[in-house]
Amino acid sequence: MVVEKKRSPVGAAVLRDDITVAIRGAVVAELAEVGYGRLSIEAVARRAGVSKAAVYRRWRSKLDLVLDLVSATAGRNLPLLDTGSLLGDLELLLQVMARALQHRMALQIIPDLLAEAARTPQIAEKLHQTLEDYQRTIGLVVIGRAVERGELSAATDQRLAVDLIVGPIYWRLAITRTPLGTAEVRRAAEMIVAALQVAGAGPDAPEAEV
Amino acid sequence: MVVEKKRSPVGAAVLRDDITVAIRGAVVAELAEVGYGRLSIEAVARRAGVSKAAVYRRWRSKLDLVLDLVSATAGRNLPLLDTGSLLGDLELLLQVMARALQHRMALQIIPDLLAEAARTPQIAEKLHQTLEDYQRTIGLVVIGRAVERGELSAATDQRLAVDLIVGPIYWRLAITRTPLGTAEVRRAAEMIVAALQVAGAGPDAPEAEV
DNA sequence: TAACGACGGTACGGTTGCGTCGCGACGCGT
DNA sequence: ACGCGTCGCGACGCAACCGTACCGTCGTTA
Repeated sequence: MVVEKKRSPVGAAVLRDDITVAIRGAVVAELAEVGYGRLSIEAVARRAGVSKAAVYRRWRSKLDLVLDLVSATAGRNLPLLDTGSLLGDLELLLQVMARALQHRMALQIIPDLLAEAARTPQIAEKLHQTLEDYQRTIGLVVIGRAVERGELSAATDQRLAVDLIVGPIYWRLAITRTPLGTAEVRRAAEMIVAALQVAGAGPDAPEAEV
Repeated sequence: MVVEKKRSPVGAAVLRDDITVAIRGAVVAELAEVGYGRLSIEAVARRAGVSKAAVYRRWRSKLDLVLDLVSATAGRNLPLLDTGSLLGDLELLLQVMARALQHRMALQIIPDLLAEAARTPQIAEKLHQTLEDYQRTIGLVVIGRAVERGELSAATDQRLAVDLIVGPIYWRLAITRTPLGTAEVRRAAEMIVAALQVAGAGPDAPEAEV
């Protein structure tokens, strides 16, 4: 018993998927090429081979466009396989991250949006939430699993731990843009394990801001 | 960088320093507010209370303007005091970095320029060179000193070591923008020391790219 | 005191993007 | 066969910047 009001759902004149897809692709390309700051609807439409009106029919502004894109992309989570040891899990995670961060598009767009987040609250919120999810996943799965195995103290500061894991590889690949070999990833994993093992002290007294 | 021609040094009509300073300040402010992508000479001149012509008399383009600014700012090096131990040096370094990265301007401008570097070779080169100097300094002074003390193996991979030191704090403050307490900095320093100590293995066989 | 050159101000024509509108055409359900 | 809403296309007025040019003014130095 479908009670929907077919009152005025349209017939054959519906937003065409192929055009929507083309626009999304064009946004990604433009974002990589000129950045969010210089992104223009005109250029997006031009690149997608589409009229401006077609874009405005779907999204009200370039902010909407980008937020939507981030939402769609952010959904893809890393499969965190259980290798049986903290070192193994960590090395795998770093390898996956390294692979993702070597992609040209990612390397252009991610830092750009992160920088833009500093002045556009909506972007900041969306990215922050995505990052938070990502980091919590790492914390719970990788660290949590290691705690269950007895490899790490239960008092491990997850936030700090995640910083230690994610920070170096992001810095290396996205900031300094220096190539990273597999052997180096392995050694980095070993070093991080050592770091995590001395973190058992856990958070103590209330802290002063720096 | 204001060029001075000595041959026929002009009379009283010389580029005024106060105006140069005003423009520089305006560039920083604009850079923080709208980013490099949206930076316009018009806005800079407006903000500095100066005519566009005054800007063009000193710099040919906004790229020149920014490159000059980066050169001027990058000169300021961190004073790396010798505290007598790797842990002490590291904690001090992290505290100084944390302080620098908490400044609002830095937090807006640095990620923005780093992102822009991905598409503007001149900016990339200048920043890369600055970063390289900075990292080499950390490597030589902090790590080198610890090696002399016998705290670290001489085979320590300096590049990886620096990634481990700088990455986490940059990630935490500039990317996730989460506050960082002094006690956390201390614990992070301890963790990093542990990581560096297991890095003695040094670089081994030739590596495949990820 | 005369010359020089940067000063602020102002204006120029040209380019780019904005967001909206109307046109005729198209194709698909009713 | 009809009507719907999308399609591409083109045009609109408006705004921001671009880079350059020309003013009359001003302070210094030769």
